[in-house]
Amino acid sequence: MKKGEKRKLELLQIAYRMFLSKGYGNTSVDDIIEEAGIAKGTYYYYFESKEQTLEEVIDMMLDAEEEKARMVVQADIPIEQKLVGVIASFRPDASEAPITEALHDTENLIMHEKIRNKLIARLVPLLSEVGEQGKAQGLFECSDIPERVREIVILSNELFDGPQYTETEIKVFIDTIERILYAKPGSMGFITQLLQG
Amino acid sequence: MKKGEKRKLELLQIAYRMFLSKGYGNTSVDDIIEEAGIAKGTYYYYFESKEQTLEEVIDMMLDAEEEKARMVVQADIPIEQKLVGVIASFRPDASEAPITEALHDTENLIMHEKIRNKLIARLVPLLSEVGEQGKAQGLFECSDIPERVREIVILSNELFDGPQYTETEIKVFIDTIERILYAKPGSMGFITQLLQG
DNA sequence: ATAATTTTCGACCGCGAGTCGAAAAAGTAT
DNA sequence: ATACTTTTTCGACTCGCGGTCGAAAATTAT
Repeated sequence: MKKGEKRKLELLQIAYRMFLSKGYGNTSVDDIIEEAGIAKGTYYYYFESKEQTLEEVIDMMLDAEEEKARMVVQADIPIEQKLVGVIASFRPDASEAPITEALHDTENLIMHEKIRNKLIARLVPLLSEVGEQGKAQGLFECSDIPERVREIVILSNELFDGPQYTETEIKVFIDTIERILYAKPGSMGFITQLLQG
Repeated sequence: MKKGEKRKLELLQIAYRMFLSKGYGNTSVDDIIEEAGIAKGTYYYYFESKEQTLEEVIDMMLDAEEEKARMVVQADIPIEQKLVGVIASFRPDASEAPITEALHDTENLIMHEKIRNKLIARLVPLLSEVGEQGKAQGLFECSDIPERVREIVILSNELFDGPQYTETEIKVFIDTIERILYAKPGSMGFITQLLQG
């Protein structure tokens, strides 16, 4: 009851590392079990399939990301900064740099897409709350906050996927956020620094 | 020099059909060659790999889509309708219904993503032209048309991916288009009918 | 100690992508 | 027609990989 969970966690961490460094498609179950020093059967005692492992690995990393996001939401900062802060907290930072690189390999489209879908599913409710707060404070003069937030999340995710985005893209994106949420023009201007720094 | 091209086209069409009906991941090269009645070696005489086949299949279907889109752009209709018409022309219609279903299978994430990327790459330049025209006519009072159009394309693609979208989503999306492009409120209202009918 | 349960093992299976050397077909030159 | 070149076809074969299975070892319960 205890040993088992530890083993599984160990496997998840190994898989996590390998998926990120070598890519999902380039990591074989044999690779994982060799690294872990266990037999094939043991692996499949803990996981239904390789894909399910990926699923759990992603959930794991998103747990960590969501933690960060929640901190931002609860922080004592202006609503606009929360909104942006949460989005930014899901940007790949230095420690996760390999993610971005590996993610653009063809072999990793699956991983990429899975992360994206799960991320949106988690982020939207969280940000909707923030959006509602902003609306209550009169910052965003519109209805249908969840739908609008969803659009913003989708865009942020897609636009800043790779490391190649121009200043114009950033500028327009900020404008778009303001426009979608009917916020005061310029109220999101500070994003620029966040995305560049 | 002639026979070869015909063969390749035949293979592409078979692959196209099978990828759509059974999904990319569930279609083996053996399936394709059996259907075509040829040997493995012959297949690999025409294609480097299965993935390259997919690539070419997608290009093929997007050629057809782009054709339709160009018609819309050149048509004698209001700019706003062109914008929306092009986006709508890339929606899966009845004849391509299997696409949508197959696309949401896990096995097809690769196909899905590849289509999406290529589609965006093709659609954005086309629509940017339309956008610039609209700007010239004073319909859209903003700069950076290409970036804005790109956001719209990304959103349309993501939002109406599956067959499950609510009226609110449509309503908000229309509003978003107008807001992103600084168009007159309500000028895109006719989209509603397009997406529902 | 014994039985029941959990965990581990690794040989084995089958599928599917891609290779290769050689044969057949088609085309060209003499 | 013939010989030579090029294009196209063939299918047996390899190899890697995901996943299975029955049985052994380790743990826990009674």
